[in-house]
Amino acid sequence: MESRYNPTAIEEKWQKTWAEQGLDKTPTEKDKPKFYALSMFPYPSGNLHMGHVRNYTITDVIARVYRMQGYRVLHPMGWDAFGLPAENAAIKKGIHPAKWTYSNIAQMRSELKRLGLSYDWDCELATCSPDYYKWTQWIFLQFFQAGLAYQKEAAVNWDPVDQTVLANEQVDSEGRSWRSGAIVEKKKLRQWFLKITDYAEQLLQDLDKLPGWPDRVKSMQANWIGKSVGAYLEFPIVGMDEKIGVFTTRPDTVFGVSYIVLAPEHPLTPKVTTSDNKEKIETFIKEVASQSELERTAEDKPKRGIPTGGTAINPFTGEEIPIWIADYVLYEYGTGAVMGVPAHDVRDFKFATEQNLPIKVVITPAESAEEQITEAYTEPGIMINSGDFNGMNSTEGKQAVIDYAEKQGFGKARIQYRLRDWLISRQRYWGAPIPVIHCPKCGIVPVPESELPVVLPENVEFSGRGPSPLAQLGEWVNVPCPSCGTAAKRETDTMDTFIDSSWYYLRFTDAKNEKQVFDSGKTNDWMPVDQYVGGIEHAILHLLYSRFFTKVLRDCKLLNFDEPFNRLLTQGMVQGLTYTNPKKSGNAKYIPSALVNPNDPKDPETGEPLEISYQTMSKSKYNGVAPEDVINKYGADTARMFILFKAPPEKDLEWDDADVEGQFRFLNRVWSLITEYSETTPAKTQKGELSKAEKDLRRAIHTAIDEISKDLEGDYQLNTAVSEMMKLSNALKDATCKNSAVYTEGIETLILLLAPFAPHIAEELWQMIGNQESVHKQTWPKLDESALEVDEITLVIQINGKTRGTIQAPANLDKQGLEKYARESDAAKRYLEEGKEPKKVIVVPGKLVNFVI
RNA sequence: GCCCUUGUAGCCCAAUCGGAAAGAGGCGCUUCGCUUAGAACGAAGAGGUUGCUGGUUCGACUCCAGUCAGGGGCACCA
Repeated sequence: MESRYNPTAIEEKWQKTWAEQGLDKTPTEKDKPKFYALSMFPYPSGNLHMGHVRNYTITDVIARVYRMQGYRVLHPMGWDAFGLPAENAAIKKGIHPAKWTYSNIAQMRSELKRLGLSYDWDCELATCSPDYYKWTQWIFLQFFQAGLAYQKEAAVNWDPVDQTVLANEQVDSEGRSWRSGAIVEKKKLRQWFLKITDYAEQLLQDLDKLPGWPDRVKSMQANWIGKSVGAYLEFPIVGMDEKIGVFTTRPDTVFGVSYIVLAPEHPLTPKVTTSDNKEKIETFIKEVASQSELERTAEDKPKRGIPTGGTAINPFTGEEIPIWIADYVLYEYGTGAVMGVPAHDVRDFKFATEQNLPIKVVITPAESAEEQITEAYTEPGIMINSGDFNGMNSTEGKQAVIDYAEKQGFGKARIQYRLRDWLISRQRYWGAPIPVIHCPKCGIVPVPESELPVVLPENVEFSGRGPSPLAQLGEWVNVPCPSCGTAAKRETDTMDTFIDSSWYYLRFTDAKNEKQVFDSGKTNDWMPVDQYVGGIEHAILHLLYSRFFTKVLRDCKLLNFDEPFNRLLTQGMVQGLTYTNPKKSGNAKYIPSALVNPNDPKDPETGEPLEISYQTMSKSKYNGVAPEDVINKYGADTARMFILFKAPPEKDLEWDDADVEGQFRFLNRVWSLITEYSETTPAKTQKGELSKAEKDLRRAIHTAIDEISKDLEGDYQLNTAVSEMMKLSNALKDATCKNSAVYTEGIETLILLLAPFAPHIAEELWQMIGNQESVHKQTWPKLDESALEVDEITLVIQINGKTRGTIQAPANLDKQGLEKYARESDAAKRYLEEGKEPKKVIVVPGKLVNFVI
């Protein structure tokens, strides 16, 4: 008998045994309800970090609990294996991206296995493998055939560091690349796009079908989609046949338009410009073009604009109004032109005041009707100076104006989204080639399905300069057109890696299928993912793209559901103790903890005092803790328990060695509790009535079952679940009936409850108390409601809501009985004057009786 | 500016439908036991204006309004 808890030995032993037994294989029989538990798959960067450990441990607990609760569980793992770091490694170190990637995968796979995660490794996939990207390309062709993939020339985000273009979602609000952190540049290039905007409304509406998603994520997506409801109105240009179309959310203010503003890049700009303004306008356009997006949209910047000399007509009033151009009007949004209503729009007011343009009030608050205003009035009100619409409530006026415009043929209702189409082409090597051929005669020709995959050539030079390595490979690029045989060229751009990850969760349901992208029967059976777990950083990116893919593939009749992820848990970051020297700047301010005395933190170089904080673990901050080190010292079970216990899953978690130690101590206490038990011979069956001690212990056992089961429903309060186990463990230790069958029930229950959280020690202890079959094949402990019952309750006696005493009362009394009982208490008698009835009596069964006097 | 989210003991975190005089669990701290001593282990204990103000209620950590502070998203988006 092993007397001391030795995690390394038992973890290795059980991992080996479980693998041999195929314990974690996905069940094939359909007689149980399904449960699909999924973690966001990692990029194989080299080593596992604590963020991964947290993510995968949470999902693993959920998967294991559902197995014990009688579900057939799919719990797969794979690799988001295309991407720039592999290519950068090739440039720097001369290692081929494939070699670098697969060796990282091998390393990380072995680290995952040491954590005791219950994956079915038979479903493993890597997006960089031709077996997988064949189908990525196939899906691209479905999009292409549905008219959802197209090429266009556009001003796109160019990352000067990674030497490739980026999608809008991949640039943050400061204008930086999500990956390289470089400020992106605008470049005009011909690129591939996916028409995500066709699905904008569905992507927005269907957020309501996701009650199991955090509000935060849903609101971020809704913000990103950015729906606004309004009108499209056309203003004829004086002396020309053309019209200027504008989008407005305030058609009710159209009588207050005193000018029109075009974006400088607007194609009508040169046309409306009069000859005497030509030079000034051209200079202005150049100035604006030289500014970065960031400069141009900076807040508190004066609005710059100049008149073109052109004039338009307000079709509602017949008035002639000047046409201007200004830098605050963005060509990419709406129609690239706005109507200026200074009286009722903050920006227009500022612009008109600065440029001395007329301000005409057309909406007024119900009470006062001032025509002189000092700031824009943007609230609803009563329409004035608006012809036939005068006196109308402006909210109703919106529709009335739209109806009128539609009847007259110069406008209509319109919904505008902020969301833009998804730019998916990348000028890099390590991605799935876009499977099309450019033929001088036929144009863009898709690669026939039978020729998929378009395989990445292997003998490639990585210089890091110039065009994509693929574009330099003549023998690969030059091919005959599949349609007419003319000499043609392959597309040399590869796909955004977010395409790879937009459908991997579907492939897991049929990962080895060589004939199809997946068997819809299998996929529709397992999908949607019941619980998805991953980082908040994908709130928009991956999660929005995946929702889009699901809807498109549903419309291709491959899927029969609308949303891919039923419930979403976004786990918090893992933060490490960080020492910073406030006198230093940049990365130099971070001081490695190995060089710091924790009791007196000083800069080892300068002796300056250091600041202590918790920040997300990263190499550059020297605040990381390697999972390997923790496992070597305490074992995977302790690492798992600590991570689950220290904070609720969605909150940030501060890594603290002392708390890790605390979890190790807890597992040690459980260990000694159960080794002691295993050396005794307690009663197997209960004889006769339970004693008070037995009843109390049994209540503790079933309270733990009840609480932990509730903690695992829906919102996964794994931290409190762990604390309930500690309570049960404490109750068992203090129990005075250790040779009773109830004690045996308690020991068994504790091991079963612990099994999903700390799978190795639970298995070891389960076998130690004489079981043969794996603890992970047992069913989840069943709650016996009757065990929670008590004979007597403590009843609180309140007077006017204040506690004035407590009494013991039989548990089975109804409201009237409780009140009667309470009236006879000393506390009540003291306060209730004889013969005087209280105004009101409130009885909360099981809790209190409150007399209001 | 708009939206989401969080404020409870020195620290991390609990607290069911609104129900005791706020406490499950862990860390840390204090005292005691064990020990040559320490660690480990065991036992006991201290610690609070639930960010603030007001409201609803018999009763508010919990609901409402406002406000302050932290975290996050969107933003000259017409």
